[in-house]
Amino acid sequence: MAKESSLLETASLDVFARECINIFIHAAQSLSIPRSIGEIYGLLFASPDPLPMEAIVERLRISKGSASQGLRWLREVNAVRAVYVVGDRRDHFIAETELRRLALGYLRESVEPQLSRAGDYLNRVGEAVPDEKRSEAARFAEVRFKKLRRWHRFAAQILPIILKVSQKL
Amino acid sequence: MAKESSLLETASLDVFARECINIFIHAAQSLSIPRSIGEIYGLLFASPDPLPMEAIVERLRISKGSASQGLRWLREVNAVRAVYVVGDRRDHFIAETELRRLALGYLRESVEPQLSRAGDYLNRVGEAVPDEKRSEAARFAEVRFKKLRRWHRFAAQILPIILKVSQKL
DNA sequence: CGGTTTGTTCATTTTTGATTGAACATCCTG
DNA sequence: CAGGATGTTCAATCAAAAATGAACAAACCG
Repeated sequence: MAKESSLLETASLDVFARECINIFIHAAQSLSIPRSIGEIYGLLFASPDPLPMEAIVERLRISKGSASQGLRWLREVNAVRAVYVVGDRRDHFIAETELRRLALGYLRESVEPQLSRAGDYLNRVGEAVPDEKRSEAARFAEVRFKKLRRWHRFAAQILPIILKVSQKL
Repeated sequence: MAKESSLLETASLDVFARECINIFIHAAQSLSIPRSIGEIYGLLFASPDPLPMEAIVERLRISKGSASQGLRWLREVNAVRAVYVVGDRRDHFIAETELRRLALGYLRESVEPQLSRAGDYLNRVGEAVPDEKRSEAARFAEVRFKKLRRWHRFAAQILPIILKVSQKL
């Protein structure tokens, strides 16, 4: 059980870490990501060295379950990476801070699936447009459907653009 | 009480309307906007003519309260507009379908405030960076703080760009 | 192996957020 | 201005999502 570096540092969080956590709690809220995930990322962002799950649980006072699930999600979107630490078989985590990677992961995991599902729903709308080209209603539906399709295409195109721009950071 | 145009059309929703509502229910979920707001917008989007609140309540089977609050929000972000209909003193609503306006309203009402609050939190982080330029920890905190500031600036700049691009639609 | 450490899963609880509906304003209109 | 129509507010209810923690699995090590 030779893993606690110091009794002092175990429980407490310095001001800088606290303020970073605060930032990412709010950022998470904006993106409607669970608060606990924001906390975890904030802690790792503020930490100069990799932290094992245990440290996260202790410092943030969250449950093992939350930490485990939160870390899993963060790894899935590439916001967090596990690194090897000599003499310790636990996983240790660090925050990924390259904006492009973060954006990429989030888009891939969270928005792309939705966009693709939207495509399916869009087809259903298309099939619901009445055939009779004469009727006022059918004409209107057709116009609206085309508008939806344009929006969808726009959304699909804007993502790569954002990534491109975020590259510069 | 001469406002119901037909008993038939009062209660039911045609396929096209239903599919549009479906689309916007899911779009709302993506943006973490309440489902009922998506429903309302979807209904109006699918409707060739302006609808009074009563029609929305009936067709979507939602409460007056939801409809009222939903419509208020939609008006605040300029996603919906009230138009005058002769011989009826009720407000009648139509969907705004210009993407630029929609995006503008949403950004102004929902993301801009968050971005500005983030600015405040960011300053707190800045004040939490230790002064001692010698210490490893202080140096690290400084680097991270700068990164946060860059991200914030980036977010603030990307919004106008998106609006610019959405103009083309 | 047997015991220990590490991490995950998932049924339950807690928290948060959305929806309802009844009470309350406001505004027409005869 | 009385009476109905229209719309808003808000306390109470309901539903969805997040957090918990105990039970479980896997990996490691002597």
